[in-house]
Amino acid sequence: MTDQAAGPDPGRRPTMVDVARAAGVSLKTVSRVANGVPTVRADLAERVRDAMAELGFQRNNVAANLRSGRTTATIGLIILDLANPFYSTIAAAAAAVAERFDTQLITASSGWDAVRERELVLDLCERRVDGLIVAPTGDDQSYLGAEIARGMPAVFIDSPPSGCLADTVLIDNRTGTRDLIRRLLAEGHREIGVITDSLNDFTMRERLAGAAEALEEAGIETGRHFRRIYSDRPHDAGDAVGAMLDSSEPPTALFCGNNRILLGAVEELARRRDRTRLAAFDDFEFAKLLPRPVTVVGYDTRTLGRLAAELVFQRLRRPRSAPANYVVPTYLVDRGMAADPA
Amino acid sequence: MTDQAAGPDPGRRPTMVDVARAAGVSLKTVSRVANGVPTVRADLAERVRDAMAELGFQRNNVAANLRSGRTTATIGLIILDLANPFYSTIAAAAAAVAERFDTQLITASSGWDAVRERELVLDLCERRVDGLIVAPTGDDQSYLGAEIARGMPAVFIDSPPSGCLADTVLIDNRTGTRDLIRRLLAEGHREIGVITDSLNDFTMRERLAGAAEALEEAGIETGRHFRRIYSDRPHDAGDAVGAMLDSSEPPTALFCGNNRILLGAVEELARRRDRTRLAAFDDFEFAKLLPRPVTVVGYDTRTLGRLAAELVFQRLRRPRSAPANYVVPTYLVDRGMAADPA
DNA sequence: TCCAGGACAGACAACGTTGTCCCCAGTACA
DNA sequence: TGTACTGGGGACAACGTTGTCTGTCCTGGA
Repeated sequence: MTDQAAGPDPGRRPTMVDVARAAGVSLKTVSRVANGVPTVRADLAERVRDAMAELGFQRNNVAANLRSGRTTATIGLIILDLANPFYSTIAAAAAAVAERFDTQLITASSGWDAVRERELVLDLCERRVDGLIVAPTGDDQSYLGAEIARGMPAVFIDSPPSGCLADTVLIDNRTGTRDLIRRLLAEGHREIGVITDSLNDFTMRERLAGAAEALEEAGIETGRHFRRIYSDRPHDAGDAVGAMLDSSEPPTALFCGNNRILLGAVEELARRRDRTRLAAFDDFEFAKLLPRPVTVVGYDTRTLGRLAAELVFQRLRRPRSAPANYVVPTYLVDRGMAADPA
Repeated sequence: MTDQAAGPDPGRRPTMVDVARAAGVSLKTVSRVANGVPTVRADLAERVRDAMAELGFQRNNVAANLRSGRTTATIGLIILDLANPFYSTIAAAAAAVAERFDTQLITASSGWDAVRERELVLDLCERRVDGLIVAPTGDDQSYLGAEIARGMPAVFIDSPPSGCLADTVLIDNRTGTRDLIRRLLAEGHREIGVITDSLNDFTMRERLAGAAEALEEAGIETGRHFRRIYSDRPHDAGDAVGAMLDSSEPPTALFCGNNRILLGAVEELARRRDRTRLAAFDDFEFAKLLPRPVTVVGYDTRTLGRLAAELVFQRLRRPRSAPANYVVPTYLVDRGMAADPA
């Protein structure tokens, strides 16, 4: 039982027409009050505001937007998996920027499915979002070319697009990995295992390339201890580690291409009580609690999300500027704890 | 330089009127084709589709929605912090349900700010989202009463609302904590430290209440080793742990109210090489890598998000059913590794 | 007293789409 | 041949708001 002041129809939302009728003014005056236009006589404005409160009026922004044109105050963010902290951090940072522009974020996960990625982009375009941030998974983003030509701000993150030109914000995967492998080499390691997952992924290809650069510099045969796994389950990474350690010439150091691989490696090494030197791409909050020392490549994920969102709003202001390509720097950081008292 | 087939105005998006003109049919026929109405002659439909492709037509769903009424195929999710894995997992699970209904999620973080929470809710209502999922932070959600009365599906997660009646999906904080403390008691611990953060938080109050229940059952003075910290920085939790351990009667077991507190406690204990028994609310992926054994209260965050979203769509179908109150069960799980070889 | 000009309210059209209705052609049947 | 029916296309209004323009009232100066 609602005790609302009875409007014309309890289920229906009141419109400006209802407010105008209740306040005894014209529709347009209600619109003026709702938009804070100053040239409304104080007593009328007062009556309108009272009527609004009485009826519980809320402007329909869908309609307002349709009439007044160009902005829905919404930007679309398409990522691979929102449950992954890497992407959720990006989303949070982008949302923080959007908040400054009174804009909301529609976030959708493509789940590594190129068809879905495309569907999501087109859906968001039909919703007339003001801009798009896309972490691409497919190797063809040409479907966005027409949108971009029409002025839709589009920013690609983590991987560059194929088949269209757009702003990008990438992580310096190659340099980060190269520096990390150099560190291992400087420590005297010569047999360095490298574990990646699918090389369909731009970022993983770049990391592998960075590792190869460092190894070649040192005159070490590339690919000697290279293992690729085909899932993102840490357990499979553990198996790969086990196979390497059981080989006739086991590596003395291991580079894990991402933090899920690291997770599997740590577990496997702990199981074996093996002290092989560990290093990995990706820093994460709990890394400092790992039971063994690990050197990781860190980078500021928030910066990535922030830059991407700022690029969207920048392009919204100046649509026809040349594409910008930002690279988020990486750094090395030592994590983990000594496993046993020194 | 675009090589698009020139429309009337390169910047403007083509509308159904443009398509109709290009295809030599009426606007309404274009609408019919766009909506897959079967009673369109095949050759006309073909011409319309060709014209659409030619012009790169994309329906404006904002306008379609305004005319045809009730659904924006969007639901709003208001959480405390998207960067927190707890909430991003919920968001991902809710989005997965939404996907089944061809609906997108607008996700916004209130950042523990009750004013912003309210602003966000009202903003989303003005955007005419089809439903809301809210993790409340303030202690007054009465502003949503009018919306709910008008038929807006609203589901509260993690904490119940105050001042209005709505569906809820909560975690069984109390039972989970009680069972965990019982476990510690069964192990023989009598001096059990309890560390929480702000008790303004419903969940933390419930966890504390669960701990108190278990202690009272065992005839142990409640609050003897209770410490409250006032930030979510793990470092402060570490300080609290240090203070307890340095007291004249240090606890032999510690319960951490959430995983951030646990993080601080683990660091502090590792620093001191202290073997105090650890337990905590919240499981998380890397918990298994903690350098010491920890028993945690786990629960399925995905279930929480899934149930919340399903409730929204359920209520969308049957608006006037009684509020549902779901409780996600908890379970105990042992995590972490032995710190040193046995 | 008259007129110019400013302040402000309201009528009307428009945004891009869909719902409703009507009309026309074609067909079947008496 | 006339009527009833049906399939299908189009004209028009409508969704709820804002942009544009017009009209009215009031004030002040000559």
